[in-house]
Amino acid sequence: MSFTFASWNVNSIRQRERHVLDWLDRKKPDLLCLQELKCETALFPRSFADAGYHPVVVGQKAYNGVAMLSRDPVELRCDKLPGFAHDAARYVEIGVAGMVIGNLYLPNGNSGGATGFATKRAFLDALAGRARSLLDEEEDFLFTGDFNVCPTDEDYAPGALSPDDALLRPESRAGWRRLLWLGLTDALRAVAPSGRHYTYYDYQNAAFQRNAGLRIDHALLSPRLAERLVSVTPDRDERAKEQPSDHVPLVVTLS
DNA sequence: ATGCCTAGAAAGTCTAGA
Repeated sequence: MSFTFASWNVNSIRQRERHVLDWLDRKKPDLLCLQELKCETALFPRSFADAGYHPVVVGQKAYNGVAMLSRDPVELRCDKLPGFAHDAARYVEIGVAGMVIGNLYLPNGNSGGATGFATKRAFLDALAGRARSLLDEEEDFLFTGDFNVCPTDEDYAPGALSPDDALLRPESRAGWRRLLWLGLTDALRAVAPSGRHYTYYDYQNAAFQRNAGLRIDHALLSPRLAERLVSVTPDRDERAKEQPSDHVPLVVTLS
């Protein structure tokens, strides 16, 4: 039996409610992982439950916020990232279909000066710790979401970011590589070792029309799940819609 | 020239996003 999940930073779930409902109706994934809800838990739209999805929502006012929408009932495991002290709705972890799935919204790291960037590094550190714990427990697990890291120079369009952007900084990339070195597989690069496969296009300067994108939304698979990987596709079409999110869904199918 | 969008909070235009 196959399992299809997607990660989608929706940049306000209330602004994007219709887009997400339509997308679910067309794609029918087993699980959709949402980031940047920009709303409190109590204000999360009811329509997704009405459409047959079990919602798990970790919201907050104005910023951040993550949610999971699952076809099957799920077990909530964590509503924050263990080892990450900051009080922000940036992580939710569930158990479903024999897997542990962590849905994350990593701090961007460009705002707040040195403190803001330190928060990004702290999240990456805690995520590596979480990976080690799940490996020790011999869980089949995956992390997916908006990592706010371009892993290599091939993962952003030339000129789309300044060279010292927090998405590119050596510390950000080192945090990403550490997850790979723990044995996790970058799902997109496992099926497409090279080439442009962006998941984000800035609203400004016609970035989408110029294909001036970034690859910052990812799925990292534990070893046994990597063996089940079938396909990974950024759903570019979604960015061409009226009033879209600046991110597109990243769709992953496991056998 | 971190600015040319977009969203939220809130009633000014900030902050944050990336």
